[in-house]
Amino acid sequence: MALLDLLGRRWALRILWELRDGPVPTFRELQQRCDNVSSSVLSERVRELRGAGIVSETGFELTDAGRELLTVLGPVDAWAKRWAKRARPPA
Amino acid sequence: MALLDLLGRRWALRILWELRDGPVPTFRELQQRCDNVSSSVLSERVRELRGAGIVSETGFELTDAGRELLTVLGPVDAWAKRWAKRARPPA
DNA sequence: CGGGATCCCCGACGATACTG
DNA sequence: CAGTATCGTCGGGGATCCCG
Repeated sequence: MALLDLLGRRWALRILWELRDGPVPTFRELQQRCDNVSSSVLSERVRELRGAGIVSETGFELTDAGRELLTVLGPVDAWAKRWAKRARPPA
Repeated sequence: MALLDLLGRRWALRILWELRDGPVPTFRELQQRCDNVSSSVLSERVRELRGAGIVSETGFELTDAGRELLTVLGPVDAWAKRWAKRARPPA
């Protein structure tokens, strides 16, 4: 699955997360929100997400597809949280 | 998200996929189905999936949680397929 | 048959410096 | 400010051998 190839990469989901509530004004701002990730990596990741049609070509915001993705990912996230609680403490 | 840490790893999803229709009899068999992945990697991945409660502790089959995961992943997969068609040919 | 122990390699990531 | 170029590292993945 190529999608995981993308989302599995470092900071990819974080970027999605940071853009979830609307556009982020500047590159540097996004960089700061992402724990000051290296500009090289951030730039590369954003480029990939743009290529995938998930992030807008101009500016730093999600496309419709990006928001859709967030939606389908919701249940997975929810499941992951429940899963974490029962699977993590396998004393 | 730790879940992606797991599923993003190589062969993890493939293993889920290969177990989707029921147990696979032997380690070697699963290995063959997974493109003859190295035993070291397969062993490690299965161990991780077991630790996550996704694969049964004994034998090579999904747990209830594993099947649940497959379920929530369904919509994501569906979305990914649609996404692939419109995003891939960005001629 | 299941899977641990080793060794090797490559690519992702990160830091830094730099340009328009 | 946005983004690229370069370089070093670190770890995951793969191949292979081998044991219980």
